[in-house]
Amino acid sequence: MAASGTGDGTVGKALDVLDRVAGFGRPVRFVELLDAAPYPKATLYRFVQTLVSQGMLAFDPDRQTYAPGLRLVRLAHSAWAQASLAPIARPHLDRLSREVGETVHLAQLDAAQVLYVDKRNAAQPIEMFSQAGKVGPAYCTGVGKVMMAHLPPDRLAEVIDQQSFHRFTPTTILTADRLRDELSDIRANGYGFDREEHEPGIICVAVPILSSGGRLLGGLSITSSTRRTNLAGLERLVPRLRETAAAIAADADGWNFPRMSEPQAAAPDHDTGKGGTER
Amino acid sequence: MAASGTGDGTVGKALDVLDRVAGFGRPVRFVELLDAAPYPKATLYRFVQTLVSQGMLAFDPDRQTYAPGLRLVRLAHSAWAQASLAPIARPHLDRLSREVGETVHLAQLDAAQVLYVDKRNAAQPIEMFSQAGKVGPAYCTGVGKVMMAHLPPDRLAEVIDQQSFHRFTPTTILTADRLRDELSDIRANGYGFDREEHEPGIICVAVPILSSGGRLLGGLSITSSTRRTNLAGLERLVPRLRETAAAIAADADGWNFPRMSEPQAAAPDHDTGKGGTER
DNA sequence: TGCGGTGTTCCATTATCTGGAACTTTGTTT
DNA sequence: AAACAAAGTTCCAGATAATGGAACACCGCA
Repeated sequence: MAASGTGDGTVGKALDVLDRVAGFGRPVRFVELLDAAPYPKATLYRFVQTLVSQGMLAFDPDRQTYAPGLRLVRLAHSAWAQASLAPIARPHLDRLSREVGETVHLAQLDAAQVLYVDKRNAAQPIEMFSQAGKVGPAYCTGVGKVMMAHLPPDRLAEVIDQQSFHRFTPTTILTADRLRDELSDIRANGYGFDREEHEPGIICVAVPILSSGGRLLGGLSITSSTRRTNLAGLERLVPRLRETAAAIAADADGWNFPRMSEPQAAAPDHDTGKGGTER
Repeated sequence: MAASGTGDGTVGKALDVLDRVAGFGRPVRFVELLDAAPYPKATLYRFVQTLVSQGMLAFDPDRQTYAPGLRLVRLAHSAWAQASLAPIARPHLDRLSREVGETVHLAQLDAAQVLYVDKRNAAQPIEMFSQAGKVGPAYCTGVGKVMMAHLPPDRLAEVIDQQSFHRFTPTTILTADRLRDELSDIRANGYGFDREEHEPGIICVAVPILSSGGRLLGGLSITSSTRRTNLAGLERLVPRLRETAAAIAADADGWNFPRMSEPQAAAPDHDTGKGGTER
């Protein structure tokens, strides 16, 4: 056995099912899930029923398939706005991206994976979920390694434990020991590289975003290709990266969450407020 | 009591807690939740613990607050790509928006609320989660009413039951009966208006998006202001709206989900695949 | 030092989940 | 058209995990 440590009783199992559905990357039939999941038919059936009734899964009656439900989109909207650095970091990313003209990524750790919460593409400005919400491996990306390097020791041990090493390129780090070495280098420097470890020809520099208390908030990186530059070239951008990370951290520290303006009308309607022009 | 029908055992309650946290629209402390939720302290505590351990809630140790967790963003990414019309509708929205030059909304029903899954703003092209994932009331928006009007009778009854009417403007519909009348008009016409029912000066036309089997998939609308046009002006756009809705529905019908290219490396890593350039 | 509010743990009771098996429905084959 | 297989659904006694009252620990503050 390797990754996904479930644990937390019934709720944990239900969420595990949800993850599995999402993991398929396409709508799935009940049997497919049944084959893939370690639950007996009746049990899985009940989970799926519950999740559908809760809007966490959507059932397509035409095709008889299940897919992650729209309620997740609503909830993610909140998560994005509240628990991610994206809204705070936005202006800083804009500026950095304008200045360096390369692809910029803002990432945070989700479980043991890198979750990209925002991105600037130089060419086409912004896209959508297609990038925000995407996950990647932690052990072979710049942001991933830099974030791991600044984790408290106990959390780090857990996270390393959950990495499942896979050779993407000749330079991919393949053992926990090699990774630990690399991380202590990164800790010493305060920044890290991706030396074509995930995709050939693609390199990047990354720095951590740390709160004033030294807690890891996220990671910030500039990505380029070996055709356009090299590691030394990227290294020259480190000061600029650091400034941006520091600015983001400063804003995050001072973030004072305003209370809701309206006292919520009648029913427990969930809305982020702010008013808008949707119709 | 009014809205949120929980029901589904432990899992349902846990998700209810999640919703409540998201509903605050800002990080919350444990006591705040305790005051707002109908669970005893120990029970709520365990729920929160479980949700945090699952990554569905994020705990900020500095401020001792809870917020929706990043795992939701990852899951929503899947939901967005699989269960929403957004990826299919994107090119059609682009075209429609270019042609009419007004704000265009693509919405779907989530529980009894309108969930905006995509939007075109005429001025600034695309923004982010800030719009996708946003929810609004169903009974006083164009898309909301049009979608309700094309629901099967039993679902409609449920949805009407869950509306909690609130007077936003002088023209807001305030009773289930008035709403039912309006819906049968809409059913007869095949399109509906928002007559400044949600926000003064803001009007819109909306049409449903229906599958070939007649099942409701979503809603599509064009929004404008009374300063720029009037209902008659919007009505002239109905044919164009209908064409777009039909095109989206056609694409949705023929949607054949490709299987994943790679057979997934080692551990049950969840990734939508497709490969990218994140680092 | 003591106090009020907040956060955490304990544990016997009890409600809820579990899963094998039987049943129904759907669609495919001869 | 009948027979069969596979997918989907329901049932229920037993096992497990959730419940919540109460006691305990941990602040920061006066």
